[in-house]
Amino acid sequence: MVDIHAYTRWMPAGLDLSVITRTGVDVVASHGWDGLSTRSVATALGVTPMALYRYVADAAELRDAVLESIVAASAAVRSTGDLASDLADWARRFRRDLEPHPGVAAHLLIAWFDCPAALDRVESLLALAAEHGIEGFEAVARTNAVFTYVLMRCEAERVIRAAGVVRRSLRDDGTGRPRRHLRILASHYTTARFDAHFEFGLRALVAAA
Amino acid sequence: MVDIHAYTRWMPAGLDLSVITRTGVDVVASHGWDGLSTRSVATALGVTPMALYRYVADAAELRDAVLESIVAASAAVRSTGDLASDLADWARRFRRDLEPHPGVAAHLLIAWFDCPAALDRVESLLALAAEHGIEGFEAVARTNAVFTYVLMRCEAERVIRAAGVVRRSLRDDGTGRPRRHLRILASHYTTARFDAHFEFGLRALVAAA
DNA sequence: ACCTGAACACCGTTCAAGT
DNA sequence: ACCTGAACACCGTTCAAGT
Repeated sequence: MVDIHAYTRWMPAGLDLSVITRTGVDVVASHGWDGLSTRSVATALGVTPMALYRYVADAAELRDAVLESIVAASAAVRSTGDLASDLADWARRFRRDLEPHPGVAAHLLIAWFDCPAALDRVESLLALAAEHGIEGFEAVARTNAVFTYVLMRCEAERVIRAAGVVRRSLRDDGTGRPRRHLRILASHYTTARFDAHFEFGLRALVAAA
Repeated sequence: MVDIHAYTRWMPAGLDLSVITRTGVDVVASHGWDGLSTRSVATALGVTPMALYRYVADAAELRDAVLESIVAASAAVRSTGDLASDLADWARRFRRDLEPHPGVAAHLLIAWFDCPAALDRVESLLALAAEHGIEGFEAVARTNAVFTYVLMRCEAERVIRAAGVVRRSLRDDGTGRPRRHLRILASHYTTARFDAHFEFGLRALVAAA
């Protein structure tokens, strides 16, 4: 018996949360965090925007899932017994993993406390500090400094890359104010030698911690 | 001689950059940073969105002008000779001044290096550190810790206020992971006792600096 | 010189309908 | 059960037109 309806029966597109999330990650990789939307993901999947609403409650939930996926795939904290080098090692790998996903660092800066995978990394950094007798708010302040350093560098580097020009404002923004102390920072945000400057700041940071 | 044309002559709306910027600041105060747009400002002014384009190049320039205006009106750094108390004093006043403008702290977190008024405050903090013999990247790291602490607290407090609920994720987000080190932080982001927790973290931070 | 209006390409989302 | 389509309220912006 041939089921005649089998030929005419409507076929589902085969969506599910993991497919949607993976597509979202791809969209971020190619169009940046701000390019992530219900419509852009739907287009990439070849479906109507509304098709996604069966798997995610709204655009915010879609973004959360994509963010979680990207951060979960990023570097985990490793412990070798040397605090400074462990922190620096993680920071380098974390930066490298965020780089292919422009804009994610900036978003993480204001949303890390809502991202489980980010909390895992902060927790691991705190555990690392605890191994060396650093506890309480001092540990929070120190690990947070490393964590936000990576995020801010990533975002600053993205902005500079996108603008294609040296940041004018850190040097002289036309206000006439010299800001001589900021010159230290300026060289670290205004040139294309990203890796060297990242290293310089990182070392100063983990040496203090 | 009565100029007959005076009665029929078309009247300009009397726009200029400062009026637009002030209106933009009001819009942010009442609808938050994300509520700021060319259309929302134009509506508040009773003009067409396109009327603004004679005074600002695009939406980004409008946002920059509004941000600059808000930060320029915020607390300036004061020096009394006591580094820890000067840092804490500025942090408290800065937080108080950002609070009426929801979302500005979060945006500042990723855009402070493009905001002259923010750079002025960072420069002043660096100068403060220099007065006490703290120079170079160590000064940058320490003052940045205080600066970003205020911004992150403001944003976290805004999110909690907006959600109207205790942040679930810092405690237990359903992943089953205990994250015992993060419990320290949790109490600082999950209750409504904003002022007390802000003080606790701030003191730990400036004591280290 | 200064502002309007229509139009276009986006965005999220609701609701009714289709298979 | 799963997806589409039309519709609505937003967003930025271009371009031509009005006074």
